[in-house]
Amino acid sequence: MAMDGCDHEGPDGDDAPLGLTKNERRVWETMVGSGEPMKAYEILDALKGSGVRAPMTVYRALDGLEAKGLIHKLEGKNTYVICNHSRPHRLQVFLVCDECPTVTEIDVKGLDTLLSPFARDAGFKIETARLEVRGRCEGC
Amino acid sequence: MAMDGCDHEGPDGDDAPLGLTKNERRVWETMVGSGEPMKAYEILDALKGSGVRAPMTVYRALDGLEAKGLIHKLEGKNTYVICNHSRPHRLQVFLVCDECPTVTEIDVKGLDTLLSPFARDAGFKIETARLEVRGRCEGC
DNA sequence: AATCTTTATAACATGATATAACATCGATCG
DNA sequence: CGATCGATGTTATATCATGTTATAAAGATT
Repeated sequence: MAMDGCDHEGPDGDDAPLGLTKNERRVWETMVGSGEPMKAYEILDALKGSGVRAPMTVYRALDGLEAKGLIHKLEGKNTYVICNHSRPHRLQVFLVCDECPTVTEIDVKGLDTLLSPFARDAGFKIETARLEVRGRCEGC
Repeated sequence: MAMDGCDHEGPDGDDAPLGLTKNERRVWETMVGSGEPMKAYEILDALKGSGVRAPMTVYRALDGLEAKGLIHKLEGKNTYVICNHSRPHRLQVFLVCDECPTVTEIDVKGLDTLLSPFARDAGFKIETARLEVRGRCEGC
């Protein structure tokens, strides 16, 4: 319950969220416009025309967006994706296609419940979790 | 260091990154495809078509895979074998401490079963999956 | 022993990803 | 005012994976 904020109301509209800094908004809009997971340096390239010149600018914005729960990082591919859920959640599940750039975030009900006892047995206190599933998506 | 049992304790103290690099993945898939122990230069030959040209590339990937507990070297024959690939696909679960470098791999029974229907509903065919749980380990 | 083949590393260069360190700017508040 | 704070800009560098060339080390063969 605490870990499960996956409402799945679909893409919550494309209007930029409030409370973003200038650079966060630029990065967020770039990512939304792309529609696919993006690498930090791809975002940087896309923003070169808007006067963004340094990696730092992008990474800081990505940090901010992630802290606000608006994006997630996919460690497996070093890419960043828009989070299409309506409020921050600590448990994320991604279906990552090996054949194409498609990444789908899904809600796996019961994952928290399944996981908790194993973590407890190991004396581990869960803060967040991210499950990256790799394989082939529907279209591939 | 354990000789030949599949201990599967996560990398301890040595902070090997989780997940596979591109070359590790290529080597891993070659070995899975073969189904038999392979020699380094056999793997190299098999990957010549994918643009792998140098022994170093293979040996580095083998080192990485071994550090992650995914393969073992058979010293007697200078061959490398997949470790613990009994399941059709592999689900790894890591408990990653945010306070210290400790990473523990655990076995979450039922994860596969829980996950499969969700993937099937999305038309997704699972190959591998990796769950990174972040939080505080027992000692922290 | 000398040589050849197979197995494995050393050493260096490049590219991709990410951060450190410090300077600047603008707003807000006492 | 000036002090402080968050955001931004700027430069330099760290880190990780890979590519590339050459060579070391170990066994087998002659």
